[in-house]
Amino acid sequence: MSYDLKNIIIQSIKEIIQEHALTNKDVLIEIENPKEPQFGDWSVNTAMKLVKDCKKPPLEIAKFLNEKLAEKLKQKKMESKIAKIEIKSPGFINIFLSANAMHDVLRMILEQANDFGKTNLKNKQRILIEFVSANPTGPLSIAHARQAAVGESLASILAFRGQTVSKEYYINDYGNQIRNLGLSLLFRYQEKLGKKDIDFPEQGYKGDYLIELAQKMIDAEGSNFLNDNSEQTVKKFAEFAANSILQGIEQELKDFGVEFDQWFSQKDHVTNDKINQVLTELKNKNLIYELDGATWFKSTEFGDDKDRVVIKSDGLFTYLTPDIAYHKMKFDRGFDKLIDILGPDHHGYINRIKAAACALGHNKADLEVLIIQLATLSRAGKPVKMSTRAGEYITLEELIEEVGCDAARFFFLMRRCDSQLDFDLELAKKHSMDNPVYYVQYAHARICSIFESANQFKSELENIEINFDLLAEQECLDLIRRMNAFSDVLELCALTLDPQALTTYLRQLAADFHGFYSKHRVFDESKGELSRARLVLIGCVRQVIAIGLKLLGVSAPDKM
RNA sequence: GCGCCUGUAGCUCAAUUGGAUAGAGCACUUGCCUACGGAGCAAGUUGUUGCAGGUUCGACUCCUGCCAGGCGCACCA
Repeated sequence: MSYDLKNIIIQSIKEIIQEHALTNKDVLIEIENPKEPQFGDWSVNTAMKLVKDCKKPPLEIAKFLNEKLAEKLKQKKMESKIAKIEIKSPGFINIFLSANAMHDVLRMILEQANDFGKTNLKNKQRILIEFVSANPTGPLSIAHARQAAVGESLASILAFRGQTVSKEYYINDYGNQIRNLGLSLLFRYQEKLGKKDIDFPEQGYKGDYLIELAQKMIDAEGSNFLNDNSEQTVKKFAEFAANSILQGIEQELKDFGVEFDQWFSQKDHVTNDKINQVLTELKNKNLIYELDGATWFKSTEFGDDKDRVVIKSDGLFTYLTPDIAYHKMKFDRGFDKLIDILGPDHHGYINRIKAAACALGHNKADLEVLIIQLATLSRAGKPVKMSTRAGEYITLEELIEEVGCDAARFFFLMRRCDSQLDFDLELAKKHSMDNPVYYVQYAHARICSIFESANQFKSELENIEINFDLLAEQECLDLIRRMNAFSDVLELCALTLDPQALTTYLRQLAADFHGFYSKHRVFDESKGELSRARLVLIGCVRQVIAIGLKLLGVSAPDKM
């Protein structure tokens, strides 16, 4: 059993418009889920959109569409799926699904199980989503944690919605900041060995983690480098520090449930050859010029507000230059679409990197840059401040330890990405109803628990035929309607590139379930047929919650 | 000064990307435990959607101008 009634309706309306030449424009046919139940299960606003082209009042158009739609649905043998269609001012066509169609939702969930809500696209896009990509100069911050939560969940959702998705961490292991890291570690090393009259490097990293690493260096190398400040030694220390820190980052992310398909090292892959190639390509397109001893890229030709330096007057590349080469390599590796997830301190960077993508012959939309706004931590009403350089922060590791992985993942996804997020550590730790994570997980656990009780009658129950007609109460219909909207919610997430709508949805679904639960007893040995039907219903709810939580990267526990 | 993001109930936030009467949770008031998990449910109160215009059948949503907050404006990365 599988059909897409919504699509059939959209197609039918398209046909009607074409057959009766209502407009020559390409009108987008939308089917919405009205908030008010009195407006039906689905609502079509096409009549209002056709007012200008038809030069008739919207109500009249709606009536016409409605008549023709009824004929179409009959032709397509779908009339049994519709209970009634109403026309409402100013021109809405409100569709009420029949009980039969509602039951089909449950049948579909039973049949598709873990694949409910999944789509199989014929023309899959190959998407590369790059996120976190924190410099290996220190542990991950809360900002990275949010980027990780969003990136991982978004990748899951896009893959579930039929795209081919690859997750990548770009390791910025080359350049000045890595040298500073080496200098910092060398300082800590010499300091620890008791060397006096040395100054902490100007741009150095102050975190305690380098003091720990210095000890490891002493354990491994003794005091060999006590008086050795050569570039070679700095490099050695830098590599050691970067590798150790990167290992730590990888572990932290793993503990957070975030894993990458590729760890792409700048040092290893974005070679000078690659960078020079891309500069030559830009030069051949006449997009490179010299000024004041530096080499510039004409990014203004593609919407940037000023041109950008790609080779400084000292002969070194700017940060942008290898990044342009990196983005070219991503496209060359066969990806149709790139998604970069960055922190808010990078929004000034979007235009220039997009300009570069355009300059290399790609569409502006082929590179999507998402800015994830900061999450500010608060504990007992007091904000917790963070700064990497000053070395005082709460790391991702500490966050996981304090509130747990599930709460952290869910909280980071509760707000829209472009909105700042207030992360209340106390709330996230609470095991109570005002903690949304527990609220949703509790619904899942509660359903599991009911099945546990019903288990002893399993064989008897399974012999009873499912009578969907018994699921006629308002609370049942609300649940079914909600589950029927699951696919739309995922579509919205994929469209907005933001999992937030899914967190909101799951909270609503959980609320619908808790409401149903307290009003209707699910399992009762004396009412076999009713128990059977209700168990099927809540089984479906459990299924949808499980899929949703999985896409968010949050566990769906059987017991809590 | 320029650019990006934000501004919705006392607080934290929704609102299916332009839909119908702007909704949840917290807080406050009141009920509900001899039934499958009370980590729960039900009911009540809460609004000039920052302000002022504009676009249209319809605006929290889009456009313009203000106001407030955050972030960014390098030959740093």
